[in-house]
Amino acid sequence: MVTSAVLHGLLHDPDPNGLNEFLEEHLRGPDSVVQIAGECEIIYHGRAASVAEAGDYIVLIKPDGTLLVHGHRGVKPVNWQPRCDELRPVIEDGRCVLYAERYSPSELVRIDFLSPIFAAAVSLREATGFELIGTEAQMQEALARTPELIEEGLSLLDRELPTEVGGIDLYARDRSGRLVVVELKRGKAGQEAVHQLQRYVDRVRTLNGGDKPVRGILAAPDITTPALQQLQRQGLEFREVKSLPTEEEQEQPGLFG
Amino acid sequence: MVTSAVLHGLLHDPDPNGLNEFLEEHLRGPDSVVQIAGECEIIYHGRAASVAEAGDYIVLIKPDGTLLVHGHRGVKPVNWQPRCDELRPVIEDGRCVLYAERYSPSELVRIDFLSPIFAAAVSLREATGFELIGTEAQMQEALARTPELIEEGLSLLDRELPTEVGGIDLYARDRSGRLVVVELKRGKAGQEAVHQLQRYVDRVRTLNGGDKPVRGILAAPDITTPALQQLQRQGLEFREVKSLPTEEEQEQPGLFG
DNA sequence: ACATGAATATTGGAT
DNA sequence: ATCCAATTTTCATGT
Repeated sequence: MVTSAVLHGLLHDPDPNGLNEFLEEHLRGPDSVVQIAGECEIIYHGRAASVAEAGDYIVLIKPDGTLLVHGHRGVKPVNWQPRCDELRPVIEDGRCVLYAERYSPSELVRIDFLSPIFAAAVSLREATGFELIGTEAQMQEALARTPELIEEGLSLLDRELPTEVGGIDLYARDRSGRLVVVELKRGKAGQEAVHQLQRYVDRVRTLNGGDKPVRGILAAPDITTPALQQLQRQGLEFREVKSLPTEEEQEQPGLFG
Repeated sequence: MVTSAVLHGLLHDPDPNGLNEFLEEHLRGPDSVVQIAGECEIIYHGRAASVAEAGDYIVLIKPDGTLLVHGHRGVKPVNWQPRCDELRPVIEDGRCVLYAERYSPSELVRIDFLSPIFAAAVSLREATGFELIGTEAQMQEALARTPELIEEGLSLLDRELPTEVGGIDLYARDRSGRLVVVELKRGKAGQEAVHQLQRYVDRVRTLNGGDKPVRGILAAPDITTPALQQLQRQGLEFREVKSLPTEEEQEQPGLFG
């Protein structure tokens, strides 16, 4: 079997010039991810500004120009730069310093490698075949196929119906002929979801002259207590929806064969 | 000078047993960040579910149990697990497999190391001294100190005033005695900001009997075109606010010395 | 533990 | 390019 990823270079306790040359060689390689670990100082200036004083970090630079600086804890990097336009390693005051610049929006990250202990360059082939299951889009598909999961007798009028205040997830008519606006959340719904639903309901009422009844239903697996209270105060409804059938489970047999 | 970070271990083209032992030794070390690069298959099951088919990834595991799987592009990891409770490296079918489990919410990531090319363990001391400048909280402080930056004659009544529909960033009275609700955004304001403001204004009008005039001001460095149009349709105002004075610049001299 | 809201949010999709 | 809404959002904060 062919080995996929390849280790292109590895430096141990590099000196500033060695690290500088290493970066010059491997940054922006077509598939090379570069990592540097050690003590750094990081400054960011752009949409906001930040300074991370000297500390130990792991720096990752991807072939698309993404820069990540990770500390010892947490999912979020301490500093980062999405797809930067320029990566300039230079020697300053006898140390290797990396400038990562982005033009729009204008952002700059400066990493001062105070004492790097190790650097590596690995080529990673582009990975394929990622699939995420359980998104709101899939939930919407399932409920659009089977609106009775929300309420018996519900008939779908539209999906992602655009209004001036945003897109209505599901737009339907109930058994009594009343218009129904459905807002979906794949996780626990909070106040924001209630506000979003209220916005859509108001808009639909206005569009229909304001005299016809319009129902608003928030469909989610769960809802926070304050959100439910507010929902009820505003005359809106909550519908618990969980464990929806996947497309495969609903699919007619023989569709593709 | 004392070197800070330390390289605790490094494996090159490890075999399954070697990688397994390496992980057993270094995972959950008090400060050790472990990295593995190579071809993997990743399965996630928890809040959602996902499958990343065989591909080249870099896996990072931090001492707090954070797991990150990075592909060749993008800031966001392909898969991750925030602070997991259990990290179990095992041998399955002659390969090293890592299970990363979290109890609440119940989540599991399974990484099958198909062909690892390199593994490293680095101890990173906890970093200190990170400061972020230009947050909405700081913007709010600056405007609370100097409401005239929004409008001459504006006097502050409250900050973060809680209502049933959320907290009002700044609550004030204008020169003519009218109540003013101010909503802040540190970035470009969109429709959501307009709706948020409208909700607060409606709420304040209701609380005051509905007969008194209540102004609504959206203060942000920028606003999207549709948001501005809707703002104006609803009789609300936009106030461009950028480059606020920092606390230091406003501070009385001698406060601390 | 739960709820809320900001974030250098990022990302993908639509217009 | 701009705008909008979802996200396994993460994260800090307040209750």
